[in-house]
Amino acid sequence: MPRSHGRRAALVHPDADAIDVLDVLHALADPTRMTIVRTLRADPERACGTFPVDVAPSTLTHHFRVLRDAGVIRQREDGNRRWTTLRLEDLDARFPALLDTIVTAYDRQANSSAAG
Amino acid sequence: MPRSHGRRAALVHPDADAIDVLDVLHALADPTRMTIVRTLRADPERACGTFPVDVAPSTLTHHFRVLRDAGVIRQREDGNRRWTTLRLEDLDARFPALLDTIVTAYDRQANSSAAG
DNA sequence: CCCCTTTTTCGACGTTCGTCGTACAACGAA
DNA sequence: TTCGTTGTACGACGAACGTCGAAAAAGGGG
Repeated sequence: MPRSHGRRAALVHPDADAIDVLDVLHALADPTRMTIVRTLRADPERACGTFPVDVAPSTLTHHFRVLRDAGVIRQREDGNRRWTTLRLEDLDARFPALLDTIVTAYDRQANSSAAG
Repeated sequence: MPRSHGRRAALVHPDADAIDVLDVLHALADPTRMTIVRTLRADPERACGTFPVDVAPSTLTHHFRVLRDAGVIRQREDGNRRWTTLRLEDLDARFPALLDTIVTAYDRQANSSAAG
């Protein structure tokens, strides 16, 4: 019995109501995943291979799964590519200002480091 | 040569300017440590043994060290006890609204779970 | 001094994490 | 169909994590 469609197992995303803040914090507590999220805040939608991170493709897949399972990103398939977006509205509805505050904090830290 | 004073190795706290937001997120991404932080928001200062967590004393020591190393709490010695406080001002100066937003998100989640 | 309380240190255990290379599956184009 | 591109699945590896029990350190009180 073949899968109905989709690349492999269907992409699973938690319901907005089921997003766990501890999972979100854990997902964001990694520099590669933080870079993914910050990139997504600038560009609304990107294909997997276009993120400015320096890890192996299989590692990137792993990070996308962590973010997806935590409810931070949504991925949709389109032919050969997989497009990724931030679940900003879902996140904001459940945890107002959370993502914004965290990413802003990270940006602030990056700027203060750069400024010496 | 005995230690000058203090229980054992002196308590080390990172400078406010050196607090890393990724370390803070990691420190907060654990239910026991989140409970510690939430307890500290209600009570300004508490002794180690008085937190409503259900882990062994040595595990609690471990969690305090993670929070201390991340710059989330400050601990001071007083005779036989070790008093713990939140580094709210330092945290807020470096990452405005971060701790408050995260803890509020956690409270919100706890309430929504309780309400079913 | 001895004992009790508070908290730490150390070593151990199983689990999870971040990383990778290899193999492979799905799609588009030639 | 064959090839190249895109991205995944799987298995492996070392490191870090959360947990604990046993032992011990430091202080207070008798």
